[in-house]
Amino acid sequence: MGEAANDTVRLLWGPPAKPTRGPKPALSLERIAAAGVEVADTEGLGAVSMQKVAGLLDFTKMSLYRYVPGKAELIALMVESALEEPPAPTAGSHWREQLTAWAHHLAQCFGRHPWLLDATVGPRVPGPKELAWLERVVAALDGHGLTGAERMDAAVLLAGHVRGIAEQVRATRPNGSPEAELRAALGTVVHHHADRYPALAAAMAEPGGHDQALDFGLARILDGLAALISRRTERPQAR
Amino acid sequence: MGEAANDTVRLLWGPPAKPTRGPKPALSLERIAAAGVEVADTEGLGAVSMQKVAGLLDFTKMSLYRYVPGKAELIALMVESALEEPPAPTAGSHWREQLTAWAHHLAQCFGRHPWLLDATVGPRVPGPKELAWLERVVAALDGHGLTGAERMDAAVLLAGHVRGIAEQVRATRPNGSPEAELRAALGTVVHHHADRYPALAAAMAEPGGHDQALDFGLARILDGLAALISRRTERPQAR
DNA sequence: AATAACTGTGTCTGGCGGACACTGTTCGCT
DNA sequence: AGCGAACAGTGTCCGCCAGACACAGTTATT
Repeated sequence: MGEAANDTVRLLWGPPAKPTRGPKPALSLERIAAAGVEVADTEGLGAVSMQKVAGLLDFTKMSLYRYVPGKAELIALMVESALEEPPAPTAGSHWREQLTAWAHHLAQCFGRHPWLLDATVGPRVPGPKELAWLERVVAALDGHGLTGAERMDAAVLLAGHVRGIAEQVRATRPNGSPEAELRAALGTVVHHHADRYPALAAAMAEPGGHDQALDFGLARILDGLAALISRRTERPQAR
Repeated sequence: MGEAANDTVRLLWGPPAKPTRGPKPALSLERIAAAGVEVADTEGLGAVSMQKVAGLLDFTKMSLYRYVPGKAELIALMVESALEEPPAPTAGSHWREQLTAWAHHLAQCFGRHPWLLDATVGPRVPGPKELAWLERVVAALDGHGLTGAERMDAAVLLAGHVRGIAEQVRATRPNGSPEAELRAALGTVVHHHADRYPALAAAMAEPGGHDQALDFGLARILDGLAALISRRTERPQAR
């Protein structure tokens, strides 16, 4: 497994290609990753298998192993392929606007590729794009009196929030699909056990959809960050 | 799959047992779930298979299917088995203390069973204990001028943060294991591409470990919630 | 032209989730 | 008391999966 990390690093960060002797490769990492993304988009990450991806490209499963050391690396490539570039910082905009745009774009990305939620659990090597997203948050918070660790922590905080919301959205998404049953089942269960979950039952009984969960949490986080920043900039060395 | 949701609801919420005719069952859902938890704790969620769990109990894999409709339901049971009861609210304590304790306990839980992070992705039916955790947050925020949807959103926000931190902790945990390589690889990669990720490189170059990521994010979130609450209680109807 | 490196394929193994038929056990009913 | 239904555990089977390996065809270097 220690070698696998190096393989992944080489795939994600290494040179794009190397001219060699034998016959020219008929495939490319990009095409393979795109095929994997297509499978995952339509049938979910669980449906991504070597043979299915290979079949989509009219190749045998084993040919993929000439390009990719294993399935984990294939999924890492898929993540990098599906991730968009983080939004460029609008010149001179406030950090708050930058982070708001960042969060919305990331949420959109998760919405387009729900399987990203499954693919980005567990220890893994981040790719260039994934790191670029992180970079944007840290950069937006530069020069406001936060330490490096604090800037990183803020990034993790924001990313975690967007992730959590994306998962909630996915679990309750389409109205005609089985996921709707889960939501209905949850409602009836809570209502049926209202004695054990009084606060929950009360909260769910109130009208008003929670379509603003992303913005609600985002506003709280940014308020909290603003409070810290203003504390730091008022008394710069009062740590 | 629509039936699977009902099966899971029945397993998690239904009556504990029902006396029937045939021979007495030699197993129980509790024992099966505990065996599954043991496998997942020691070898990870990926190592949980029907035969492995059955083997741990000295049974055949097929006997498990007499108790559990499928693997998904087994994992749902494992989650409910591994989750501890949420901390009881200390009488008269501030909501902020309650939520702080809640977050720390949940983080501890994730630390004890890292596979919970893998097992709780994707749409699923929450069990009684999982719902109890949610209930605690909503209850702690009761009576402070927040709407029901806002209380739920706050719960999702907190849970997402703890989750995100738990994932980061797991990815960087033991120093002698392959995960440490990932962290080292990340460091060298960022350092090697410092031109593309200047803010990241600068932040990582600063001293100071980020062992307080949980508390940092928690403090920001609670500050943000406090600001909202004070706004609401000052002018109760100023929505 | 010869050789070495490389690509794509076919075959094989071990493990997985799960369907199904089967034997043996135990309880409720007559 | 005994019969039959319902149930527990097992063995066998299928399809799918990731991946190891040997092999044939192709191409650039020598």
